[in-house]
Amino acid sequence: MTQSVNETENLAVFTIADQVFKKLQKAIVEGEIPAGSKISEPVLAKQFGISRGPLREALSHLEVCNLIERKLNIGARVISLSSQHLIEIYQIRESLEGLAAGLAAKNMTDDEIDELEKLLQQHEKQIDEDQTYFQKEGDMDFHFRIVQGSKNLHLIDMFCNDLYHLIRLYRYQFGMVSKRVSRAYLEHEHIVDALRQRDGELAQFLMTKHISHSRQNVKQMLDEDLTIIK
Amino acid sequence: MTQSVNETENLAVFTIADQVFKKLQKAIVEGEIPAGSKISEPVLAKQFGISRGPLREALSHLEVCNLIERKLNIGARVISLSSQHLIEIYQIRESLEGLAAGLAAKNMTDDEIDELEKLLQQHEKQIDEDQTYFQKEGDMDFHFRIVQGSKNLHLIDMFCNDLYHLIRLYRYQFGMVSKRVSRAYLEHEHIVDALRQRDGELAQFLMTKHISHSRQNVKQMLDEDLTIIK
DNA sequence: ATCCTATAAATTGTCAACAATTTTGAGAAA
DNA sequence: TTTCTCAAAATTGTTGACAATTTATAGGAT
Repeated sequence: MTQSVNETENLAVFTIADQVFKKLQKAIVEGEIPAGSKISEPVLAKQFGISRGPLREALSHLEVCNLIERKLNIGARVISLSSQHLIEIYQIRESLEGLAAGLAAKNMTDDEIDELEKLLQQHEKQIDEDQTYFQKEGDMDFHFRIVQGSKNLHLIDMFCNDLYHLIRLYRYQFGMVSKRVSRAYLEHEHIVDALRQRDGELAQFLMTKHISHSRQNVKQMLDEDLTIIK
Repeated sequence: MTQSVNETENLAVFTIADQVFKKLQKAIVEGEIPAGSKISEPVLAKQFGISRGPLREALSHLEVCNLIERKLNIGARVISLSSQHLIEIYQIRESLEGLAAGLAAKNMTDDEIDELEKLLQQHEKQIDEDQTYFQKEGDMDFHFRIVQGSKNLHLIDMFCNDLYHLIRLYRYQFGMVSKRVSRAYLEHEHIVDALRQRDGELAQFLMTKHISHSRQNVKQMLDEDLTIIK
């Protein structure tokens, strides 16, 4: 989908630090580098075939994005998301994505809403075929598009650089498969309806509620897991 | 107010990159390095008496915080906040600080609320003496404390690392002196009352409204300025 | 005089080596 | 055996130099 302009000439359009940042971000989010594990600069530098300079810039960026924690003279570790932290993120999502939905009702184009509806129809099919798809990427696609639809660049930036990856990280880490797939799907439909009607207040309310339900669901599952351990 | 543990031994507790980041952050926010101006790595490195390695880490951090913009092989410039961007930030504040106030009603200690009230009383005095104080730092102090009172660490992090400094930057850049000092003060009082009553919904509502008023005020002033120019 | 070109200077991106701190591990004392 | 000490190894923080790209400048063509 993303067009690559120069395919023959491998003209560098990104700094090494940027490229490595993205690779590490993906590796951490998808659990390839396990949570809590130590990050060794010499090892990684050798692995990527680069020097430690750009690598450290990438690590610095990852730190700001809350994907790793660094201590002076000791080094970096991949974060391990606590259930407390997860709840905090969901609270923020309720607020921020509620705002996004409200703005999207005003600012999304009709075409964008059409696209969103198509996405939902795809999800509907995939739910029948494979119950797990919804959680994995489809759900986030939906939320992603609405945030983009808000047209609030700073909001989009906050979501894309921080929250989005943390949520994905959590999903990979906890490997959850929610039982509320069909209900969530319905909620998504209602949100799109509100967008169609250009009813910002309703869209905001529904989105906030929707994420609140997710949060309660997550909390319940976390609590169950904890009681099992005990 | 902040206690320095080791005063005799100047033990390094921060990396050079961190120290320089903070200095540059302050310099940019307070307009010492003007908006839109180019940032020269050799010049800054010489100025701080450091090499370009840590400096680049600091710049990388500033970029993530939206205080500078970097282009590959070209360099970094201090951002110049557009009125559009400012409105976007205010929208986010309404949402996020509303959430913060709601949480603070539950999570702030009685002592913290007392402190907040003392702060307000100080402001009341200073409004009489010096009408401008309120805008400068006092107002942000108030908002800062409520965000802290939410006890949502991720929310606090988002506010402190990003929004807080952008708001301060705007105030320095636009050098605004609002006419709604006394009204804002009243609104602050009402918010504290809601916190006292532990009424989260009310606190959230009042805070959202409060910032919405600020936004409208800001928008109006920006529009006036623009028409003058035209 | 204006515009283009080519060379020089300066700036950014990257690297490899050095300094400082932490971690490891072997040997001695209890 | 356990614990402590101290030197060796490894890791992080920092630096100065090199490579690649951009910007500035001087000279010539129109």
